[in-house]
Parts: sequence; C-alpha cells; structure tokens
Amino acid sequence: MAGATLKDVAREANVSIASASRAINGLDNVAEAVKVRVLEAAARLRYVPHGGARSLVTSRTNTIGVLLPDIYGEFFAEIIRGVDVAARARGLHLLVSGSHGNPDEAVRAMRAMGGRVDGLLVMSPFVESHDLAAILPLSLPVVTIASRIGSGQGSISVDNFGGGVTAVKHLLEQGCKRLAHISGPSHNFEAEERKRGFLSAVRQPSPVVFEGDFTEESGYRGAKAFLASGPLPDGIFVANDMMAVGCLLALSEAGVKVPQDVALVGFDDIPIARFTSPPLTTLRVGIFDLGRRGLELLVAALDEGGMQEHEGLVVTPELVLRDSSRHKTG
Amino acid sequence: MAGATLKDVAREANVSIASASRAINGLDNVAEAVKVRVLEAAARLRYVPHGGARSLVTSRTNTIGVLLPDIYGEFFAEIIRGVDVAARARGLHLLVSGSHGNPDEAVRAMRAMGGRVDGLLVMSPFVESHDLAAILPLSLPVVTIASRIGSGQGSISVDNFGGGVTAVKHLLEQGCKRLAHISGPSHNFEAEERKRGFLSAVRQPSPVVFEGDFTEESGYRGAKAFLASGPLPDGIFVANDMMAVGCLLALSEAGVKVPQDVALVGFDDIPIARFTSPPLTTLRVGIFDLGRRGLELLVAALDEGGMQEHEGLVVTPELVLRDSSRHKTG
DNA sequence: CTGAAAGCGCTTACAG
DNA sequence: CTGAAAGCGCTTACAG
Repeated sequence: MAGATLKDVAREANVSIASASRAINGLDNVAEAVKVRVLEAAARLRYVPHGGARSLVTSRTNTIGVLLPDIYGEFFAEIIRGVDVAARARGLHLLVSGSHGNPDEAVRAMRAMGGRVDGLLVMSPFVESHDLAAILPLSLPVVTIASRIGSGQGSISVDNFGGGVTAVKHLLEQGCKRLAHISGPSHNFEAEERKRGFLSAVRQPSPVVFEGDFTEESGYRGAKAFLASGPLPDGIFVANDMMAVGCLLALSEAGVKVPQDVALVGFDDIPIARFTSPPLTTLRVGIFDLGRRGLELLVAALDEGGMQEHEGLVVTPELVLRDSSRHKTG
Repeated sequence: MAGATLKDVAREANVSIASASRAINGLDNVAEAVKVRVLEAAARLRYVPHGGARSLVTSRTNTIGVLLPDIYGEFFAEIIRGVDVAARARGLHLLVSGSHGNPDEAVRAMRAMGGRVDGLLVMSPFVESHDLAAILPLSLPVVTIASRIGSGQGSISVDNFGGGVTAVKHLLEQGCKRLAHISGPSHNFEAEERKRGFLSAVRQPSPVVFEGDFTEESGYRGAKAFLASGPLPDGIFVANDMMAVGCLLALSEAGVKVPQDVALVGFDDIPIARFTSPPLTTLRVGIFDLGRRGLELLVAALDEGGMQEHEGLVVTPELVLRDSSRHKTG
C-alpha cells in the first residue's frame, strides 16, 4: 500500500539492495539470473523508484523547469510541444509553471522550481536579469526563449523588429500607400519590437497605430477604429494572427474587400491563418522549433557543466505569402 | 558554485541545521532573531532547498503528474491552464508529459512519472484501466479527464454523446431535413461518442458521415466531399470547431451560403468560433474548468488518503447559438 | 558478479 | 526555543 521500496524488491528477490539497484538500472555487471529475478520481483510489487531519493544521490533530477507567461492559445501549446518532444527524446521530465501575470509571481515560481530541476527554460516578458541573479543558485543553467533578458547560458529570440520591417516592405511592394498598424499590448516586449519595426520601415509622416492586446476582439476593434476615422488605410500590418482574424471580420462586415481595398499582413502563422477568407499573409516563426531548440540549448549547457556562455540565437520570421496581401492597386 | 545546502546556511547563521530548517519553513518555534539570521544567510548564499531530499523525508512531492495525449492547439492549452491555475493556488507543481501517440508511450511516461508525483491527472484516449493497474504503485491516486477509463479515484468526462444529440435536435428544429456529419478520427473515443450521438438522434435512413481527423484541413475535405456527391445536406454537425472552420471555407469557396443553404454546428467553442463568418454555433465545454476541476478532484483524493472511490463527474456541453445555424427554411 | 556501508540533504520526534 | 541524531530511499566506490 505505502509503495514498495528497493529494499522490498531486494528481499523479494533474495539479493542485496545494491544488486537490486544495478538490475533495475540495467547495468551490465549483474548476473542474468539475478537481473531476471529482480525485475520480476519489481513487477510483482509494482515497484516504482523514488525520484527524490535518486536525485539526492546522483545530484541530477533529470527534470527541466519551464516557466511560461500568461499567454494562451496556440503559441503556448506549440512551444510546450516542441520542448516536450525534445525532452522526451532525452529522457527528461518537464516541470511546468505557467500563467504568470506579473514579475513577482514569475520570480516566486522560479524559486519554487529551483531545487527540483537541473535547468530552467524561461519564457517570460517580465523576468529581468537581476531577478534571475537574485533568486537562483549560481549553478542553475538558464536558457531564455523569446524573452527580454538575454543572459543565462543562452537565449533564443525572435527578430520581431525584422519581422515588422519585412511586413511593411512587402505591403509597400504591393503598392500600398497608407499603412496602419494594429499593435500588441505596450507592456509586451515582442509587441513593442514589431511596432518599432513597422515604424522604422514605413515611409509616412504619422502612420496610424491602434493598440490592441493580441486578442481577436481587439483586432476587431482596431479595424472599426480605422473605419471610423479618416481615410481608410490600404495596408495593415497586424501584430498577430489572432487580431488579424478579428480585423478581417470587421472589414468584411463593413463591406471592405481584402486585399483589393485593404491588404493585410499578420504575424505567427497560426494554423487557422490559411483557413480564413481570404487566407492570411503572415510572418511565420517555427514555434515548435523555438521550444525544441531552447531545450537543446539548455541540454548543451548542462552537458558542459553549465557555466559556458552561449551566444543568443536569433530566429528570423519568414514571410508566408497568401491572398490577404495580394494588393497590386498599381 | 555547487549550490548551498541547509548545512551551509546553518553554519553561516551560527545555528543548528534543525533550527535553520525550522526558520526556512516558517515554523513558529524559532526565536525571531534566529529566524532573521537564517533567512539572511539563506539569501546571501542563494540557498534553494533540495526538493528531492525534502520529499524523501516528508513522503510528499507536492507535485502532480499530468499526462496528455498528442492533441495540439487550444484544447490542450486550456486544460493545462485550468490545471495550472488550480495547482498554483495550492502550491503544487506540475510535471507534464504530452504528445503520446500510442498506448505504450503513454504507459512508459506514466511509469517514469510514478516516483516523482503525489498523484496523476490522466487525459488520454489510449490508456486502459488494466494498463494503469499494471504500472502504478497501488497508492498513487489517479483522476482521469475526458478519457476512456473511468477508474481511479475519480474522473471528469464530457457528455459527448449528449452533445451530438443536442446538435442534431437543434438542426432539426431549424428545419433541416438532410443532416450530415463530419466526424473525428475513429480511434478517438470522444469522436466516436459524438458520432454515436449524431446517429442516434438523426431521423434519416442513412445519414452521410465523413471521417475527418479534427484538423481544419479534414473539415475542408469533408465539405468538398459533400459538395461532390449527391444532394447537398442542409445541416452539418461537425465534430469540432477546427474542422468546422475548414468546412466553412470550402462552402464559401463553392458559393454555398451558411446558414441559408446549409446550417452548421461545431463543437468546442474555441476562441475563433465567434470570429468566423458567419460566427459558429457550437457546443461549449468549459475546457479550463475541466482542467481545474480535475485537479481539485485529485487534491480531494490526496487529502482523503487516496483510496476513496469517487463518482465520475460528467460535464454537459452547452449549445452556443450563433449565426451559422439560424436556418429556418420553413 | 556481489554485498556492506557511507552518504546525498533534508525533517522531525526526542530530550533538554 | 534549541540541537544531536535517526532515517527517508537510493547509488556508488570499495573490498572481495
């Protein structure tokens, strides 16, 4: 009832607990007969090794902590999936903590994970370098994904600025003259970078920017705002696909044709993007790969003993051309 | 460098490790002065308690294992979010393992988690009761979410059959005469239940059923198939919203009007559902709540010592009425 | 190939 | 309020 221990298995198999341990762990310095007897005993007793005891003596938890922000939906899921697949391939467990709405919560979560993981994968727009430094044991490798801080043993980030520039250039090439932007929330680092890219590439005196919050609804409101005020833009760069979907709906309700009247470029290439009407031109970041490569970077750091500095990896978003931006008014 | 231990903290604070332990854990049988000194020493040394050692002696890991199938997207993310929020409120950690494409993998993952968690939250269409029984220590409480097995210390499931019935009844009330169904993959338990509900409620000799796989693309193909063969149905129950989105696109490309020509009902109420054109009538299951309540059920089982049997909780999907089904040909 | 023993870092009666 | 000591379940030199 209370869970069999290695001692129980050893007794049942008539061997020492040292031999039992070796058999369970598949070491080769065990007689075949002993191995068989131990494994059978273990199965009979439903023996499950106590991970804590093991990690106490090996000083390895084989667990990676994953700290996520309070982002919902596809993006979140894809990152985890990438991390998860890569972790399983290496026999690593994942201790996940998500939904941190503010820096304090995130820091508390990191603290709580500290003693149970070999390394940390942090994806949080909140956590600052000095928070990390204050809270973690010196020896815990940290890799950040798409976060503000670039410290730790490595980082993977997305060139959001470059993505914004690419979007604008593309719209200009399509012949758009009056560009507008629906941005993400201003406290979000990635959102700010995309906006900065937009502003730096746009060739207009004072381009219209509507601040959304990455939800479909705010995209809807953004388009409504454009429709209500002044001349309608003929090209909109929307900071994520979710908002672009809301934007499409508002435009379609207003009888505005996409891309004939207004060309649209989103960001993320969420699965739904190719199924909107018209399909959405967008900037794709391999989200799954972001997670996968983040974990790989962390594992590399662990293998090296943890203290090497790695350069930040920067992933460039790729323009995925679909009908929502085939403008060509010219 | 190698991480400070409680012994280091005790030495630094000039107290016994017993007192240090008490101070760190906030017990009240410690002199205020000692408490302060210990906490300061801990901060100075960046002390982080070793979770394994702690769980070894308390026989509590304060960690819940979460086993997920290889479902992507919203659903997955929302479940985790619900579980995560509820877990954090109780100071519990989450050990997550996802993307299990087959029973063996799922069972292996459960085994691996066994010795590191206080209980298991299983969401998998694959795992059977006898798998559980064979693999887990007798004492590990298990709660299943939306899974085939209803054993363990409790289960939360969705009345998928009832949802299918509700969808059909609604379509019939709208005046639809020729119903069709786009189903999920046949190896999926939930998909089968929805189809069974559809078939049992539909009043037609041999209703058309297209087997999809829960992706937008298969919904698209399903609609194409209906368009290509025989008389077009005037009402379609699509087994999830993702496929319904693909379905909408195919219909719109073919110039078929929704809901005038064909009424549509989806399943899930994913965020995008209210932003399709027309907005999608669908069956909503509070996915977040499914996760939250699953964790709560598990915690209750833990508190009771783990061995109580609980009844299965069944959540009834709720019809969310939107324009895609306002048919009224009559 | 095998076993006795030390020790990983912690908590918790127990005695004071 | 405090400390010395036992022990949680495991792995790993070490000696045989």
